[in-house]
Amino acid sequence: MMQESANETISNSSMSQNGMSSLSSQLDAGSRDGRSSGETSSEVSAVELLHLQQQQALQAARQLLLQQPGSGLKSPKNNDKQRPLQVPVSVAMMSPQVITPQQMQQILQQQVLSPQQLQALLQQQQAVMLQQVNTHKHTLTLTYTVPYTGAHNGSFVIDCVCKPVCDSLAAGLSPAELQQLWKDVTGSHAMEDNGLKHSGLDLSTTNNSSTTSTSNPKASPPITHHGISNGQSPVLNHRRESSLHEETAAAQSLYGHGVCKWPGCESVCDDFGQFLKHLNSEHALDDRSTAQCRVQMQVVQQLEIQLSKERERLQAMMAHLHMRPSEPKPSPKPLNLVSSVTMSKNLPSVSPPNLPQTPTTPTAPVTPLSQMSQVPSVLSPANVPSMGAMRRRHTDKYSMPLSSEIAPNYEFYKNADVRPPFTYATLIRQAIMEAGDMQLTLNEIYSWFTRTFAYFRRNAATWKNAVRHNLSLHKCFVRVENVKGAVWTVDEMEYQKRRSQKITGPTLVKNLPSSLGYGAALNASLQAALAETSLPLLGNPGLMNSAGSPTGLLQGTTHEDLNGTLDHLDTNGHSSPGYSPHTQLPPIHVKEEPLNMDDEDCPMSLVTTANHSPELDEDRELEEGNLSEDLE
DNA sequence: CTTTGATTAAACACTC
DNA sequence: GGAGTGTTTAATCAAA
Repeated sequence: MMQESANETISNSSMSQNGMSSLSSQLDAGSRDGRSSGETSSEVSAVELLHLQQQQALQAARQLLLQQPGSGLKSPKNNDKQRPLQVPVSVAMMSPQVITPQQMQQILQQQVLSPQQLQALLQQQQAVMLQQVNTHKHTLTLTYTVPYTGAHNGSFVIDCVCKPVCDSLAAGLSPAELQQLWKDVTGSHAMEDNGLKHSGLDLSTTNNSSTTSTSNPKASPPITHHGISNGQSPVLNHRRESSLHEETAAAQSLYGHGVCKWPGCESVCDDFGQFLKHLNSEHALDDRSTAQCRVQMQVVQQLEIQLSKERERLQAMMAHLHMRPSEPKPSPKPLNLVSSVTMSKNLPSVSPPNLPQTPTTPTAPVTPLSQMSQVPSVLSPANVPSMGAMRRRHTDKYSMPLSSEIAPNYEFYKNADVRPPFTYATLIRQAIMEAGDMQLTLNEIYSWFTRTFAYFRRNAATWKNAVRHNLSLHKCFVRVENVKGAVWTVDEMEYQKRRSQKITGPTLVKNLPSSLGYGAALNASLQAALAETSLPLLGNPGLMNSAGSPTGLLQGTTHEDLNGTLDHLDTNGHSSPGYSPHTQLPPIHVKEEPLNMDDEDCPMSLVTTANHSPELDEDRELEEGNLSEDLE
């Protein structure tokens, strides 16, 4: 009661300007309050671990203050006993260097503030500390040495110490620095082992340690602080309980390349058995290990936080990039498509899931291919300013299975006036492969194009010329005189050769980046999954393209691409036993549409892809069937 | 900056 | 002679 009132007053005063003494006093009062109120209640749920840790840090700060000359403070209750023990360490940590007067004030304020506010303040404080640590390693060492201090209530402050360290790590210490840190920690522990031991670092149950600890044998009811430590300890406890378990499991992750991966260890162990021995002897459950474990926990926590931040950043970046295209250049021309409408249907369902953050709306133009190559399907051709050179690039580059690309989007391409992200050669091959007898007349090829892609229902002169050009240009297309006349077939060997050349390591690698695009990523994973499932089937020649079955098309493509990647194929061109699903990464297709199409389709492509991608071959087949039917 | 590949445009030849 | 088919060359663009 009194404390509370005192706190408020204090806080105010402290804020105003008083020196340390006032601060310290305030802290003191506050500390108690804080602890009793906040801590007591907190049974340290996993969720609150962070909170607790931060609070611990705060505690340390308080202690520091208390220790200060003027801080005779009044911690009426436990001060006497506990203080003595704790001091050394905490002091090091909280030394003036670390905590600035301002921070002190903040701390003071915190006491008055809500838990959230307190946290924020703590974080700030920690940040400062981290900086200090980074700049001055010795500080860290010292910090660590502080392993525990008897808090007012006698709880250990190890956490406080660890946290800063961890934070600093997270803050960006290099691996080497990290190691150094660990060493420091270890070393310090070793040095102070004596002192520490009494306290019993056992994190798992702070109680034990605290109890044991000279510091405050009688820590009464588990104070929040204790709770805090306890909260973290669960892990440790668990450890004890299932030590065997963990040992085995942990052993695996802690052992690699003949070296012990325990933080700061790196001991060489010839075999696993030796490692286990080492683990049990050197990293048994003791103060040091527990402390290290805590540190590691915090490191992980920090990294997770960092990860989430980076994720957010990425999302923001993606969102921004996606939006950008639209802003700068409004799509010049409207597409003419019938399909746009159709596509719109698709969008809704798919887009959301696939493109989480991307604001891309159906209308939103896609990014310029060149830049966004990574953001595959998401983009719509519409934005693409002009030509398709890029598209081919992507296509080939990524060499994704046409099937996987097209198949899922059959409906889309059929209806949308969107240029397919495939080269003419790829499309021609697809057309031929799709044919039951693997051969088509030029006119049939034309028909396939128009039937399969809305885009090729226009500018016939242009694309037909291109088709002819490609047929003649590429060796993989063989003209065969037929009774009816001439038909075109595909020389898989040649085709694969050509592909294999382009498609290689780089391609795969590139694909990865593409995954950055969320939509793409999703797509990729989905397709990958798909590939895995469907590949086996594709691998089976019989299934492959049995005459003209819709599946044939897809499979054919897919497999071709795969082959391309792998290189080895039969003359049949069909499945090479060895292609691995990995090889065929999801295509990222970004397509840019030539001037012609500008309409609204863009988003659609994504959508479609998204929708379908998840689906399986069946879907594709259906779609294919639809395509042919519809178009014809 | 150079090379490579895809696309487009166009010219030309051949056949029906 | 016109249309379709096939070949070839050149220019452009983007990516590597």
